[in-house]
Amino acid sequence: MFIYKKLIDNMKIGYPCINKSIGCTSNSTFRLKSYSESLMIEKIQNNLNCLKKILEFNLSNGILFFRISSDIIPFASHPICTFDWKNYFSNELKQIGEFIKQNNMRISMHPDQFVILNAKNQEIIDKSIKELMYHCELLDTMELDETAKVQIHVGAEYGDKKNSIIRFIQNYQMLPPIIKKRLVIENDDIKYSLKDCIKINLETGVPILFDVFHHNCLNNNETIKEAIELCIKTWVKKDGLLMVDYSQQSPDGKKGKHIESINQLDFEKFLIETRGLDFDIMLEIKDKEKSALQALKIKNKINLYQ
DNA sequence: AGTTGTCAAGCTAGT
DNA sequence: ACTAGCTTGACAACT
Repeated sequence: MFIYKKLIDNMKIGYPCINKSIGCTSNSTFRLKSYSESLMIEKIQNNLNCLKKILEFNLSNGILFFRISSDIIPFASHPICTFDWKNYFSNELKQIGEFIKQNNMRISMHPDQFVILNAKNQEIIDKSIKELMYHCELLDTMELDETAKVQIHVGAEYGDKKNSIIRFIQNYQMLPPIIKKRLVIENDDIKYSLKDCIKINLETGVPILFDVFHHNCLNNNETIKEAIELCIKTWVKKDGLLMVDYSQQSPDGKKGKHIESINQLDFEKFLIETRGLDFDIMLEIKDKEKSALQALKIKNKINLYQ
């Protein structure tokens, strides 16, 4: 019993990108047409100020896991951006990183669907690598260790999963170390299941971030517990704990649509089912920190009564 | 001030 | 061949 308590207490719970209660956004951007260096500076400054506020809010509420928005540096990987944001904001980024480390917080990032490492078109691969470089350089400039991860999906299928997986593996192997040390892949809900991700892991060693909701949509009959056990094996010590994305089906939406607010009973069941396994949870639920706070309460309740 | 069309990027399924 | 949806907010142009 003591061991269970210790393990579940290690668990960090968080939410992605947006805080709905403090009245600022850390993903303010602009139209490409209105690009200028001064606008760039203004937006980044605004985004970093807000990120600090969000992290402070999180800390005072016990939320120790957060996904930083890819928009925090707008157009960072676009050819139009020649602005040296790393250098210009290095002190500020370092400071935020220091705050994160001092308070034992965890960070992830999630570039969007345009990052296709297994694309057939070399230009798309090149752009994808640029985008990954931006994410990794941001985390490096913040001086965060390798437990801060950048998660992507395996990518496209082009009606030929076997060769698309082979292309992923080949392209992964050519990535620079700065990306490799942070990149993790996530099982998706339509194409690449956990089983597919494991195939890739065996060839590359890339850790697998487990998405509970996606697994419920697409799986090979592994239970959630079995699946998490499999994923944990793909993370080594320097990677930190397994990251798990958690969401639930929206009752009024199409299959795959995320729920508006957490179903507390289902979440409690999930925690009990996986009790004893060590991981951090990112709640991909639309009301953001509100559900994260509820999840935290449920976690604490389970700790109390076990 | 409020409303609404549109936004860097790609793939996929559906028309 | 073409477009909406992904997932969604928020910019920016228009009333």
